[in-house]
Amino acid sequence: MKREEKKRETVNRIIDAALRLFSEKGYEATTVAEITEAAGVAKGTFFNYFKAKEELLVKFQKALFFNEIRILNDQPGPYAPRILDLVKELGDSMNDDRVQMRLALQRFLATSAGAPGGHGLMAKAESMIPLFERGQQSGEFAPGVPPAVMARTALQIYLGTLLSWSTGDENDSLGDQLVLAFRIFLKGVLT
Amino acid sequence: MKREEKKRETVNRIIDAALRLFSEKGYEATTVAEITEAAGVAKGTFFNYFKAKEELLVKFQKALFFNEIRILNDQPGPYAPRILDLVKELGDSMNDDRVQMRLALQRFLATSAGAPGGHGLMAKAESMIPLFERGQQSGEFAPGVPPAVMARTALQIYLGTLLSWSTGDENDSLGDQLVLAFRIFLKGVLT
Amino acid sequence: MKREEKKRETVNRIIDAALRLFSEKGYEATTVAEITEAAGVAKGTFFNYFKAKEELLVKFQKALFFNEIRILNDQPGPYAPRILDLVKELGDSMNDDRVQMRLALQRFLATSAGAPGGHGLMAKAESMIPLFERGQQSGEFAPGVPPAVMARTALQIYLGTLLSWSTGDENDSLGDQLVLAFRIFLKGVLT
Amino acid sequence: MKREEKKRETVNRIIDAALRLFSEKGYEATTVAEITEAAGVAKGTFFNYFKAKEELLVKFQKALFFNEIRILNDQPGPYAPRILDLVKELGDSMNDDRVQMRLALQRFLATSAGAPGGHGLMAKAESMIPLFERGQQSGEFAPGVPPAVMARTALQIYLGTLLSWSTGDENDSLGDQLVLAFRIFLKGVLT
DNA sequence: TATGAATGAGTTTTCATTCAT
DNA sequence: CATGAATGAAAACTCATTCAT
Repeated sequence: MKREEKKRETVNRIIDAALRLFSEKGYEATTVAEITEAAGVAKGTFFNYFKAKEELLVKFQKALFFNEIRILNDQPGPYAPRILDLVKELGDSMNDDRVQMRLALQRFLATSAGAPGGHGLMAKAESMIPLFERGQQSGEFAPGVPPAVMARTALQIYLGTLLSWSTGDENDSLGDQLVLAFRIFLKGVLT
Repeated sequence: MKREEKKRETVNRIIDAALRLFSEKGYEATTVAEITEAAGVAKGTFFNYFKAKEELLVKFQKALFFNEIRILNDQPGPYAPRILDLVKELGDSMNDDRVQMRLALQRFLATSAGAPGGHGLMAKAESMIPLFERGQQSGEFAPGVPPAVMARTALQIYLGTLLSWSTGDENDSLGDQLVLAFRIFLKGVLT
Repeated sequence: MKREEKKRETVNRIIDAALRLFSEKGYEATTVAEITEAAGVAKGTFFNYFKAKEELLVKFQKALFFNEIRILNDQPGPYAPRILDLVKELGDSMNDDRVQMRLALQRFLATSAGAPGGHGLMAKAESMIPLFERGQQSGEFAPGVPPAVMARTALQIYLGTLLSWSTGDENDSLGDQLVLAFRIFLKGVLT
Repeated sequence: MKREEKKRETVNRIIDAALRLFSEKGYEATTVAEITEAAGVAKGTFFNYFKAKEELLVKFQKALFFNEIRILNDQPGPYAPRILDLVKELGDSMNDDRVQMRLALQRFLATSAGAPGGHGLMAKAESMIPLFERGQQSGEFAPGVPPAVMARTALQIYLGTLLSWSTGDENDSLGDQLVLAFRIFLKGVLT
């Protein structure tokens, strides 16, 4: 028992230190020595738990941004309250991982280029278009704005809020910030 | 004459290659050898123009995000069309620097932490609060939303659009995207 | 225990190799690769113990030449036997550091120029003048030679012996050589 | 005429700059760029006059130390005045080349080791032994000191004076310094 | 299992040298 | 000839990773 706890404790200390340093200085600029020093263990200990430095990254590569947007598509409107619920839920689920979010955004920016044939963002936006189309047809959303623009703008607001929140250091809640931003957005697109 | 031109050409080739590689793989992950190979010059040539690899970064550290937001504060309303004009202008001015924008966002994320006493983003948002306050007092903006929330949301939309645009590869215009997003935002906050 | 010993052993091997190579080829002409190869360790090991090649130099910058000449000044004559004792002692104390001496002389020559306001040598000579003055007043030293000349000549003999000894490879003793040379010197200045 | 003069002038400027820098920082630590900059010419100009940086060194490798000691051996005594004359002459002949002397000593120290089978110094000393032997037999030099010790001490005084003088910056004459030092030496070995 | 000394491939940086202008 | 931009071999230095203790 004691043994197991100690091990987990050590792993956690390493992960925490790595996460913080990665998000502060970037993955490449952070050395294993820095991580282990910050974690208070020897350099070799790192490799007892991770085969390579890169393995740590995988641990942090959750599908952090867009967990369950698709659920919105499966049901009929009205969508506005459901969107608010969703972003609130998404935000709350990520609320403890500010540094992890910053790291994820860094990695996203550092790898999004060179990916030929369109990257994840536009695909995400496109997947939301049907929702706004149906909302428009049902009279919930204003007819003047193309659904594709609505979808893309929603995505931009979402990302901008993540970015802003992840680089802040106040005790604000990501869920709340998302709700406030999306209330304005929804007022802008509702009829 | 010819000599000078060749020189400038060489520097430009190095800068272009570096900028592209930095934004694609990140600064640290890009080696000088890769840069010079991409630029079609010898490794040593790099150091004829830059004392160190890091010196290149400085070249790319323009105040890329927020050039002239403050101009909005100096004049009386209505603000909505002026905001649209401003973001259009900002977007158009940065329209040729997609990779530079991506790099700037990377650096911003990689250095925004650890900066004690609040970083630039929140300060930026706060500097816009008076504008929305006055717009609210003059009846242009809806009374239900706190000016601070409006300001922060505007910033989030702005950043989110930069992020989305900088990672895309279509021939879309940043200015146009900003205008579309801010039209929705303004509809959401106007009375 | 064993660990510590090995470590010290490694450092010593590096230092010895470096010292020898530096004194044979000069500091600049010696590469870290040569040092580590001569020491039988990997290149990286060098930098585990020294932040930079230059740091090694500091290790060798003992005040090798003139440790305690001033002790002669504090007591009354006769000085001749005390001078012999001193140079013998000085020579014996440096007897194991032939290469280090050669290196020190190299560095001295390579840095003694450009030092504005007179360098260490003349100051050293001047510090010995009072000794010869007092020796002259007490009748121990011949009156015909200015004390400043005696002091400077003593210094020259001292340096010349160091130089000659440091570049030789016989099993001769520095202390003995100094004594032999200074006996002649003293015979030349005694009344 | 003008052309020839200009060329010689350029070469001289390069040589002077190189000599000064070499003696101040050592040969290896001095770059061609530094030399040409100090000489006020372009880097390429250097290689119009010297095939390689190393070629400059050859220019400075005069047999600076011991030009004509052997002349002393060919004639009968008394030697004392002739020794004084010789060192005076030697000193005067080198009096304009303080930096060159410093450089020569540097090179001597940096190359004297590793030379198997005895280096030049001891050979030089040995070549003077017969002189002191004959001087002893003729009653000129004291019988108590072995001729080999006399020879070596003379050499040490000679070298020490060169070293001291070459690192000084006063307007003293090398010839005079040698004479003063050797007067004391001779008093120490004369009967 | 924890440690940290040793390793060496890979990176940055220097600089003598070449050569087109 | 003078120039200085370009070159690339060689040097200094970094750091993930291994492994004996």
